[in-house]
Amino acid sequence: MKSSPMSRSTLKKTPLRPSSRQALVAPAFSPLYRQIKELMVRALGAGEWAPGAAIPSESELAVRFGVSQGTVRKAIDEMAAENLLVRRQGKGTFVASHNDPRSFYRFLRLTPDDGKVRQARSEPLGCRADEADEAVARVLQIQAGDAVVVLERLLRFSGDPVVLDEIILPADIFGTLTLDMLKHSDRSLYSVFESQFGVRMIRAEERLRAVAADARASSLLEVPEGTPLLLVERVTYTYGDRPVEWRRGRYATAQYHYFNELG
Amino acid sequence: MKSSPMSRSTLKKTPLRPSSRQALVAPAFSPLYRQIKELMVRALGAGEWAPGAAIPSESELAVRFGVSQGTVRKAIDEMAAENLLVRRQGKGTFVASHNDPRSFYRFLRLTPDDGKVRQARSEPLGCRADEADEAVARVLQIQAGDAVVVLERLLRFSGDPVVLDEIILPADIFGTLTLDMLKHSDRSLYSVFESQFGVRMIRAEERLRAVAADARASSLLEVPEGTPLLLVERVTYTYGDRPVEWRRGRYATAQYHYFNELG
DNA sequence: CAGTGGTCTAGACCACACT
DNA sequence: GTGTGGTCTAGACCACTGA
Repeated sequence: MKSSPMSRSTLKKTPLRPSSRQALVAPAFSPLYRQIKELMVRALGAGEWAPGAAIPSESELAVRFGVSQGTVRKAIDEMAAENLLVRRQGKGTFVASHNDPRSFYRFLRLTPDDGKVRQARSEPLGCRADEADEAVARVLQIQAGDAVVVLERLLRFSGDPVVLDEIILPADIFGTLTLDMLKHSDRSLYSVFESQFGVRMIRAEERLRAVAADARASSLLEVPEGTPLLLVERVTYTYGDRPVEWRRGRYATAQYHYFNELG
Repeated sequence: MKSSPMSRSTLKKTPLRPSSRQALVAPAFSPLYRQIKELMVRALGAGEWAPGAAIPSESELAVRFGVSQGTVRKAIDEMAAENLLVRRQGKGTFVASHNDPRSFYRFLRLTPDDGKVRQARSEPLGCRADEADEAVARVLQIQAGDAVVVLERLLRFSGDPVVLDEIILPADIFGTLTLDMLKHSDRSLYSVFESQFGVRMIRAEERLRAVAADARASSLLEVPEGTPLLLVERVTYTYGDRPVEWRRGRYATAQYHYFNELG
């Protein structure tokens, strides 16, 4: 069959086309590959394909969605660009996972000034139940007063304390989190979250400022009180842009810096 | 002509294929579209297409390079993703430019806490000739002792001083820069650099730390001495990954923050 | 209207990984 | 060898812009 107008209407899904023109101010025309992408993201969110596992091959998906392989490919291209999937030539396409050593500290932008790689070690300090205040509720899109879990931890690079994190998590997902689950794990937090709670962190937003070290930060990071610290507030999102973590980190930047590339 | 082995050898450029297999440890196989991209980047660097101007249409380029339109498209796709080009449906593909109001402060990540947009105004303070010390020379890939231009400027948001920048530029490009060229310009620095010196800033790397305000920063940013400030060191690159600017900015982050998205 | 980029398809072949 | 993703082509049609 040559490409013809018919091929469009023989699609199993008959995806919405902008034929009903000028619907609204924002008609939100969506090309086929983007609709396929949405279906696949939904499948990911629903857990149809587990983190680390291979998804079906491009040709299988093409059959399943009733489109050509090229269209599936474009959908996967975008998802790979967003770090939702990882392509491996000759092997297949895999669901990205924080269990993959290559992305253990994917969101950590702190780098030693001398560039030498160092072993990162997470030292959990405390884990308590609390209620969300106004600010937390707004960020996590829950109600003020809702139960949350507050986790404190220290991140060390080859022994030196460098990052003090306060991590706030909604209890409806992370309510059963305990210090013990983190104490003897040499994996990253997100790796544990993914395995134990089935929540995959997809993307994050960080807001940075400079602040003075308070008493607690000063003692834990082993710097004089008042030392300028980098305050990094992070909101982390899972599938469907749902915020599932609010993190406030204090970075000691005497021998480390926050690295960022601007494109 | 159906796609056949012949179509490969009828290419005008007969681009290098990895047929001579296993050349070295890093054979650096380069697909056609990437070779096309390299040719186009070189054309951009050589000034064949000026910033803001339209490049030839995809089909013209396909003829010129002796490849299919789809291959040119893939090359342009990558360049658009790197902000080298801007596609505009129905109009053409254009060379990205800092003169475009949409990218006036493309590399400035500072955002007001309340989210309200503010008018940014650059106030040049000084401009002097100097010699590169060891550190500057290393970053700008020039020789220690080479001539540089040092520019100081204050960035205000609706009147409030927020960023104090010290900007170091190689004199072989920017030797003729004067305060007057900046004094009465309401455009961004990079916009001036592009128009006056023909240097387009492509990408940048930033390294952030927290430091205490020294006397000068304190007086210009109108904060007490010792106030924690965000120190942002930026190296900016033009075509061919050539570093052409080293900038050291001190950001007052009482009502503003540095925003970063992690993908 | 013609010209541009944007989408979609179908098919061929290449590179890579496993068995 | 078989199956996967990766590249390249050719052609059709859609959507947008501006004359």
